[in-house]
Amino acid sequence: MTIVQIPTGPGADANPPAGDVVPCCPPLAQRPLEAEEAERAAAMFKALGDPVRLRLFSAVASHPGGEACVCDISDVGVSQPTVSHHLRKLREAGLLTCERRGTWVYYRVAPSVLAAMGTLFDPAPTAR
Amino acid sequence: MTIVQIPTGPGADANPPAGDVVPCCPPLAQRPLEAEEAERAAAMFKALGDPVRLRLFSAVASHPGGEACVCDISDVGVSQPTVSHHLRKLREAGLLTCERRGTWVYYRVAPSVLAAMGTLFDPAPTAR
DNA sequence: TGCCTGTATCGACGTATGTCAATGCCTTCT
DNA sequence: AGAAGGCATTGACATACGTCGATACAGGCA
Repeated sequence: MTIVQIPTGPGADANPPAGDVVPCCPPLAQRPLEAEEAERAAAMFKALGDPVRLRLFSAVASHPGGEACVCDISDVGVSQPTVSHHLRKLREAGLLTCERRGTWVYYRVAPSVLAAMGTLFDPAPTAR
Repeated sequence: MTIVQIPTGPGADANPPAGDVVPCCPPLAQRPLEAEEAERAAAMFKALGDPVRLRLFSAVASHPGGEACVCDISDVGVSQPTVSHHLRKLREAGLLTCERRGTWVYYRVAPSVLAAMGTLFDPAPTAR
């Protein structure tokens, strides 16, 4: 079971960060985000900021087995190219990874993304 | 200490939802979001999907006392009208509320927004 | 080999978005 | 009352974004 890069031509980064478990940023309420941190985190929020993309992400995240074939989640009311476009955006944002197995391509939530995003909303450190 | 509507002309909704503590949607990984749920949640993610807005939100959320004057958080590298524009977007998304006290306007994170957003990233219900 | 199905890319289109300078409103101070 | 400072609104602009139809590519099957 190997990760297969979807051929996207030179310069198109699929499954990009793929890296460690760093939460990208401290919780939003801990201290004011710096410019670079905000850039990184905003890119992820932006990816979830479209209703169609959010439904696709939710469909993958909630799918039994932790992964979903594109054909399993394409009922979101837009054309097939649009679905593909949105899945690409979610990949480029580091939120999803994909793997081709035979005819089908399976998407899953990138490791620790849920946890990392969740901690961003941790409450302020006990206002004393 | 009363909530004062910033005069924004007719039809401009400041501090809109202001309502209860409903988390807007179930966790993303619990089940696929429906169209309407995705619309609501995506609006909030979209509001946080801009680096400047995210810094403003973080600045307010992390400010001692839970609130911040506009003049306290305006150092984000854009003009004053742009800051005001972004704060309005955050208000309209239901993420911030504002209150005028004398010369200054204070912003704070809308009640239970951090908790509600956080639960969206709760893990899938024990994949068995 | 050739056809069919599933998915990605390309190119084009209308609309939404982020930004600023100019301006207006509200509050306080003189 | 008049002046000054804080913040919101307006209008304009360039750019980014979501969407689609057409098309290309990859893998399985006859």
